[in-house]
Amino acid sequence: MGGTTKASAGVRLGGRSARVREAVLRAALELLEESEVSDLTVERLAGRAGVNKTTIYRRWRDLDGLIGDVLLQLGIQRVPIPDTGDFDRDLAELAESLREAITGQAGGKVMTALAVAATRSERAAEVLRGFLRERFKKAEIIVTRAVERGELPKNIDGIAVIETLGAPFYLRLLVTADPIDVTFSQRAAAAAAAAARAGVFRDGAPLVALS
Amino acid sequence: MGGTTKASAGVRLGGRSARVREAVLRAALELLEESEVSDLTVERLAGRAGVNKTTIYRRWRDLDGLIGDVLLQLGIQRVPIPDTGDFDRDLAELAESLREAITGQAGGKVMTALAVAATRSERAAEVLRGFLRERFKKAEIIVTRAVERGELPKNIDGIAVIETLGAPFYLRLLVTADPIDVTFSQRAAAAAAAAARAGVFRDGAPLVALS
Amino acid sequence: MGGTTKASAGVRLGGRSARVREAVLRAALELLEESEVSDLTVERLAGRAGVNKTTIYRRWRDLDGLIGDVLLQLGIQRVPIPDTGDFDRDLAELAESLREAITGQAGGKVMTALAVAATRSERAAEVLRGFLRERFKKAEIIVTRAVERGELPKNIDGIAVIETLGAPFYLRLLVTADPIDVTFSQRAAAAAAAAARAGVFRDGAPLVALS
Amino acid sequence: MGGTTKASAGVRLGGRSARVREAVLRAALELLEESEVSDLTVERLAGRAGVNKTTIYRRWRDLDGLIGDVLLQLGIQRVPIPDTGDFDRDLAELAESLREAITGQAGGKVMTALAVAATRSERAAEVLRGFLRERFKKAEIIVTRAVERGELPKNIDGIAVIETLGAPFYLRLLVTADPIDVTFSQRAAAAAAAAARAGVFRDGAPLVALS
DNA sequence: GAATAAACGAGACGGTACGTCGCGTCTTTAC
DNA sequence: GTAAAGACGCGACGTACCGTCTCGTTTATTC
Repeated sequence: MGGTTKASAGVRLGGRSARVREAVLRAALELLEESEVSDLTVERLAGRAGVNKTTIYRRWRDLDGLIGDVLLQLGIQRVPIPDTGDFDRDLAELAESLREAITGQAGGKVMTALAVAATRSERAAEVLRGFLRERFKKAEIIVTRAVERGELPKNIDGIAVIETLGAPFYLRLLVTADPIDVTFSQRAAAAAAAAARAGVFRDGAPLVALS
Repeated sequence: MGGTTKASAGVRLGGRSARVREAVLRAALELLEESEVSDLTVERLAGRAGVNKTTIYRRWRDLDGLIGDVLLQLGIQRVPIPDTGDFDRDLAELAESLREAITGQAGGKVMTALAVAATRSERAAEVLRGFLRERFKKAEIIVTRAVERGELPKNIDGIAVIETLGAPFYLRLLVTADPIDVTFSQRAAAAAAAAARAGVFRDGAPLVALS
Repeated sequence: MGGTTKASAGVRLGGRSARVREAVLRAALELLEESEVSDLTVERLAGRAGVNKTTIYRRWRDLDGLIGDVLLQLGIQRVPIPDTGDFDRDLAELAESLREAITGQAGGKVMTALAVAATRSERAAEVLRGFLRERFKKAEIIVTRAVERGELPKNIDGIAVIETLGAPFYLRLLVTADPIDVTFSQRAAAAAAAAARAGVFRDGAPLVALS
Repeated sequence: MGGTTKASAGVRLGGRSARVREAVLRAALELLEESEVSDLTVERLAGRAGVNKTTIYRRWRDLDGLIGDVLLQLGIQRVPIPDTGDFDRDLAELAESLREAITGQAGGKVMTALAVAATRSERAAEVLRGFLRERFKKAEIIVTRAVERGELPKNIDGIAVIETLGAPFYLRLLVTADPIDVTFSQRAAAAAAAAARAGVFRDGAPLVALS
């Protein structure tokens, strides 16, 4: 492995820890881009990051925690909540950026990796759920604003709208593997919008009476 | 091993092999019901089924294949495609039976296990996708009939309707872990219905123009 | 590494387990002969034996157990208890074979390795002690016979005689690292003999009164 | 390495350094007294001494060196070479103080720890051997005096006498784990004395002729 | 009903990865 | 500027699970 002996000049730029952290996260992204989700092992990761296995365990108790971090880091850079003044358009743009996030090589893989990890580790599950919850919460404002503009009925469950919009993406990502293209993305947005307009997500919406 | 159950007198249809196969599949279901998805290991499974590890590998090549079989077996018993004469009601009942399938202890776990397996094994992925595809295809007739009855516009993508209905279930199962209760299930059905009625799934439905 | 694919012809000589066991024990001896005691690691050992690390752990719970086995195997081949009819000569020959056992490359190293292991593992300690106890016990007969011949006083603690003879070897092996040559070995034998003759090891031998 | 041996009253040599040194050595003794030899790790030691790990490495390069120092410090306080005017009694008292040193909780453990360390580190081995050599050398005078008094034949190898006396202690400490009590200790002394009197350790003592 | 082929039981093995421990070095921070 | 704090590289540990292999034993089918 030969240590970090690079230090091309006398650079020595402070914060080894930060450097290591960064290197590992970047390596994780690279590995996910290049290979299968199941190929993301701690050992390979360490090798790729030029870091020792133990270091990874010291910093992130386990792989699950690390993947969570990768996701969070990815998430930070991509939270454009549209505000175009038009509900349909807002949803359409939201769907589009979700599509891009999931479609961009790493994006979907990270999500998948975390979903798999959540299967084994409660911590990973918590990170995953927290991430989604926050994302949905943030997007909820799109609905709120539409309500304020009178585009939607009041007492509407904004989170449910966003969930309806997002769900098809995750189905294709995690189960179906069908392509997630713009047409698909826009249809998901349109469906959520139509349902919202139809009042499906109102708090006391009447349901079909089952037997 | 399990009782001899060798069935009525002269039948003789495949003796031991069938018995073993059944024992293993049942054991898999039991294990999934009782414990975490990640606890379903070949060794535990063999122990539970009272069968040797090698036997499992002989029959199913690998664990992924086995899980696929478990799913298929589960699926066989539960494909009630409603035909009530009413589109909304059909979707509502479909959603309800999907809810039951996913909510019943084993159901969701099998799905999850297979989704995880699909991550590692192309074979598992193929089984998973094939299963969903078939299920969706079968349910498509609900839409077809609604179109014939004039409840829905023509040229509608039936599969997409079903996909929209089902997606939220998988989101909650695989990612969010939010409860999948009747209210949720009915809302998913209503949303799909509303979107279908609004013409979102027509073949040439106009999309919002993105920048 | 590549497995035991040797099987030069269709030989297929039964007993893989036995073969593996033998390969590992031999490899352990080789490693001890060639390198330092502290270089005997499970990983290196596995590599040398052409066996997988896991296999070693499966067979011998830990390295300590294995070293014990190595010792026992060595011990089996070297238990010549002399019976020359002469006490001094018996001890002299015993000392000589002890010298050879300890001096032969592997011999001393195995002993040392086990002594070190005994520090960490009660099991190793037990093996080590049991080995010595048995060895001493076996040699005790030399004293018994000498007593019967009238060469030594009665009521003598035979084990103590052997212990006195052996002790200097272990001191040099484990602590002092001084050479263990024939002169040394013979002096140890002579000392034990002299002390025995002087009645030091009689059951009720008078001791010097301290303070 | 070499102890600071500050000694005479007002010297005041080194303030904090000396304190740290002392704290670490004391902590090492405490740890050895309380727990197993293999539990003496640098980290635990640092924690116990209230000192940083790095500090230990700065002062002692490695753990082996430190253990050596602990031994030396222990040794300093316990070197009473008896001079009673009687050979047997001198040996008896020597044996007794050796017994006490080895039996006192820390004593044997330190010795054992160093013996283990000597296995890995040539430095530790050197310290260990040096320690023993010096101790034996110091005790040699007992023999010298006995020769001068005419109690023993001339040309006798004093060191060998002491070695013979000490060896059984180390055998029991490092290998056998049999109890080291006063009876045992006195027998060791008596054996060495008897052998010495018998002329076993004379320079040209005749040996039994081996085939 | 005996012979033969297929499936199974038992269990060791190679292999990959895991997560941990301890040593000794090196950086960063704080005094 | 020096020492404490602590992250890191490194090597090894012992474990879990995967899927393979061999050999001997049942079981089912075939003659």
